[in-house]
Amino acid sequence: MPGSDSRCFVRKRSPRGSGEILADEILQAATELLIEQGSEAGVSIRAVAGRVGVTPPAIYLHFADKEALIEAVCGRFFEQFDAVMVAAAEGIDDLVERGVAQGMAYVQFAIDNPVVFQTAFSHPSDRPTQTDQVLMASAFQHLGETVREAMAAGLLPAGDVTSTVLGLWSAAHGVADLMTARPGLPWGDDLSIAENVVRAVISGLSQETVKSEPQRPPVR
Amino acid sequence: MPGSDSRCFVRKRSPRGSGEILADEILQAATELLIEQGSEAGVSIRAVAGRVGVTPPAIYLHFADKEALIEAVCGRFFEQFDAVMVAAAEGIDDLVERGVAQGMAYVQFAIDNPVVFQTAFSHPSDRPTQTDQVLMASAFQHLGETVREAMAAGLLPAGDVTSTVLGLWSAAHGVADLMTARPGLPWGDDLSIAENVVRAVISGLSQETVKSEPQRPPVR
DNA sequence: TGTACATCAGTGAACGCGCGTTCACTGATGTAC
DNA sequence: TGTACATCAGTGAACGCGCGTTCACTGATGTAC
Repeated sequence: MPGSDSRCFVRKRSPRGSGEILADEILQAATELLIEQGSEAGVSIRAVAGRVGVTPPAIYLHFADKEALIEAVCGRFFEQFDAVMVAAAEGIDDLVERGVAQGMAYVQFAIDNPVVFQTAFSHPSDRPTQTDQVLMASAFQHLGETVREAMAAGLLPAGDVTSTVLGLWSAAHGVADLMTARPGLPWGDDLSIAENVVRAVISGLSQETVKSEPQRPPVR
Repeated sequence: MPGSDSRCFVRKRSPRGSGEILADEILQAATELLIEQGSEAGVSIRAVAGRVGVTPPAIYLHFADKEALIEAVCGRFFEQFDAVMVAAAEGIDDLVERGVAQGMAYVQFAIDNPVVFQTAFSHPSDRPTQTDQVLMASAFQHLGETVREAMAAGLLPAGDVTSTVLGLWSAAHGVADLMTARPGLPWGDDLSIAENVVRAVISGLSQETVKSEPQRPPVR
């Protein structure tokens, strides 16, 4: 009796070496479910399996446990996030405009994927947290290049690159997070507030010297 | 046999009119549990009751359901948050410094209460969301006064107060959220990055005119 | 001052549920001879 | 070309658990007479 089966459809068995196809489908199903349910709490192994058309134990052939599955969803999100940031910077020579473009891409991507954005950043990642820091570092690095170039060109005062990157990132992140967590606030129809903030922090930082950081070690 | 009782201790029965005392204790226990467990998922009615020294059904004498309890925890957090922001502004005449102080108080309070901060902002608040918007509006209003005064004094260009407040708020929120969600990033030992961002956005906004917002309705 | 009674804060036991995960298994696929 | 067999992706049934919530109840407290 097919009515007692929670699967949306019955999946044909995969041929031998094609385990990754199902892994991808599981990841996709989990992501969709996360978006539909609005939070991690609504994503169960059973529901994911049902959506893929497979029984729950089959999930464990591809992911160690539920935690690993959710982490993989977040990992894939961060990969896409990084790709979008890289693409946003491409072909923009003006360093200020490049920075603005990267910041706005950050905000736009968050708005396009609010639930996954919130989940990915909320997820504390109890395990040795490679996903976390490694993928952070990649987004980090692309902003870092822009900052380094801007310092070299004298557009930003020479100083600690890391601190400056964190500052720019924080500003873009703040708009992205608040807009996605509290969409009911009066943000207006466009991203003009976001752009104001991003431009303001870039222009403000360009006039500040970075304080209380080792700007340059004393010559020995 | 007291060993089979999950309560930490046995509470004496309250006298007639003193329902609010227990309500307060429940709220406090739920908050502590939230902090210890690290997320809303670790807060169960049973655990809260056990910590207060009461049986689970007693919780329902004071809160309609679990959702209402969590919402009350968040509500109390926002109240405290607001009070801290107000206190931070007190006695500072210089408007820029007052804005900086408010922004830094925001960041500091988040760092002091990372779990509740994250929970309160993540919580979508399915219900008609009074807690949400009303308490937002109060924090909003206090930053708003500073902005209005700054515009009147010519420190900020005249423009839409709401947009400017959202911009400042976003900047402080970004540092607060990223620092609490990703404490492993190289933030350094102090709040200098946070202060740089807050100062940068204030100084940056003071040189921007707010775009694409009705700056002032045409005189009729 | 003493007694009967209404109130209502809190109890004890139970409900049904959906969850993550396990384990012995099945049966189509691909391979070796 | 045909047959026996090893592989392994996926199944079916079940596990134990903790959860939110309910309901009839108890018994100390305060009040009316």
